[in-house]
Amino acid sequence: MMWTPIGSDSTVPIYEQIIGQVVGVVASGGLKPGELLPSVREMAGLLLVNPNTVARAYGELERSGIVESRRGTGMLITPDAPQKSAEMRVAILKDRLRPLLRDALGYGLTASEINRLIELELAATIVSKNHPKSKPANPETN
Amino acid sequence: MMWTPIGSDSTVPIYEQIIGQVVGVVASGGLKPGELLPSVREMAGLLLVNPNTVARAYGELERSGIVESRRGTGMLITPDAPQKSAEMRVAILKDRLRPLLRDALGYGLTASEINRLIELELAATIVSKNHPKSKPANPETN
DNA sequence: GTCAGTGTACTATGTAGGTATAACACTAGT
DNA sequence: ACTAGTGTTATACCTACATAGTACACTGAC
Repeated sequence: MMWTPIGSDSTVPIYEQIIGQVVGVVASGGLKPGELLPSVREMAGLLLVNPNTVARAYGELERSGIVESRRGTGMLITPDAPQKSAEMRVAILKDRLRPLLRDALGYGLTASEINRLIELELAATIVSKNHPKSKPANPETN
Repeated sequence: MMWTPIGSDSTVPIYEQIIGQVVGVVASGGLKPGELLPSVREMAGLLLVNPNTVARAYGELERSGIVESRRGTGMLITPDAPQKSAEMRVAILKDRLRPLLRDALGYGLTASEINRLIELELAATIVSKNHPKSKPANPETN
């Protein structure tokens, strides 16, 4: 329930999506310092992804100081992981947001139009999260 | 001035970025029906990109009915290109927005936090567009 | 007719991301 | 000691994307 399978509607590399999920869970208190991340193979099963891809994500999380590798035991959440994760979480979003907003402006849309579009889509995303059965007014995007 | 070179800070394929630029220019009236798109080779020079990549983008634009191929002449903007482009423009943005917003919610952020973050980043993007020389408060994102 | 400039097509090469599979080094529990 | 479960590393293979270079078919202007 804590981890959501990797979808295919994102151009973001899978290993980066995994990093994002871990950072998100840690930042929001779902995992606390001293606890262990799901093992590489277990996480691969949960996310329906190859273990190598998970290993790569874990490796980068270690280089970021979010997690510490314990051979034979698992990946340990570091003491300052919550703080670093909270920072990283907004950094990741900003990095993904920047090209999108630049393009949106390049399309000739005004800032208020862009904001309105985003708020609508955000609302739609929230309701579709609460009612996974029926998709909200989005008949055709093609 | 109408076309901006392809940057490298986007995970979106170059040919899709080109499609986006054309759609944006047409939707905002920068090019009208009956006019010609820059030639494959010329556009490649403007965007600092390989002609093959431009050709692929043009091909998909033709399949979308935005443009019509005239062998030996160029790519002609179709009569209903403005309408189709306007629709496509928001469809593209929505498709890129959806996974981002879903992830943002998954990170444990509230809708208002997300909206605030986006408005800040949007404002920053606008000023950096008007003052390309000095970058706004964004010393390090890594 | 010629020629420059169109779109189009093909082959080859390189890189990044992902999968599949296997092996290795280590730790904890029994 | 044994064993199961850790992280780690390595190889091979595949696909999408992008580049480089070349060639072909067509159009318009001269």
